[in-house]
Amino acid sequence: MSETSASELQHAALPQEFYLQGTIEAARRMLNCVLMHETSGGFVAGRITETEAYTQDDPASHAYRGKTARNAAMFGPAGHAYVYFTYGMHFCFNVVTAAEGVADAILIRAVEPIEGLELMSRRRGLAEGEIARLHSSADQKMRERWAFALCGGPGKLCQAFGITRTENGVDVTTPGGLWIAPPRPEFGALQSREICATPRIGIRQAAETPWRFTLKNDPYQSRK
DNA sequence: ATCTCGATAGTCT
DNA sequence: GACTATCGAGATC
Repeated sequence: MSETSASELQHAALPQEFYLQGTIEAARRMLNCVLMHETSGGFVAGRITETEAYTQDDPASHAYRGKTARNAAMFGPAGHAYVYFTYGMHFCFNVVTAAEGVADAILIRAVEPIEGLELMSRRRGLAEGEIARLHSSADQKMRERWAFALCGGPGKLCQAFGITRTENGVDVTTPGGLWIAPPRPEFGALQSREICATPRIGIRQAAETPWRFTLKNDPYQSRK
């Protein structure tokens, strides 16, 4: 497991301006940034490996048909969370982009777990024996399987990170609570990788628009 | 490896 | 009443 301490990771957060550079560009540059959540239960962190962009004029966006109680956070300021509940059991985490009143957002679909894997495992409902077995394994393939089970999808990572309705609308540009930090050198092996743009997952409208972003050959994705 | 389907509840037509 | 920015189990190839 990583030897990086929580305090080393907690020094910085992407500023609001990051989320105002343009939704597509921000979605690309959010790859390799670090998502963190500090709660009374503990600290978890993960390197962002898969994002999807949604713009207000995009038929696939929740905001396409205008503002409602559900999507109101998308119309708020950039750098705040938009968390929605779907399929009767899953939460999905987005970061709002563009100026207040413009409802663009970026969905975080997968991360590579970095810190707090035991806490993530408990939140995901893994058995204690399974956690111990995975933790003791030095095998890279086993680590990738574990990562997929914890954070290999938007619903899974929300559960692993303890992100629910409570986080809807919160500011993610300030260290502490829920926030996102710039890429870290210790995870730099992947930072210069080529970015892949592919169709977004699980939508009907605008299904061909290639606004899902991943890093070439990065194994930590929601799908191969 | 790829598929089909059920779970489950909030949201919108 | 239909649909969903999902997940996991079970069937099938």
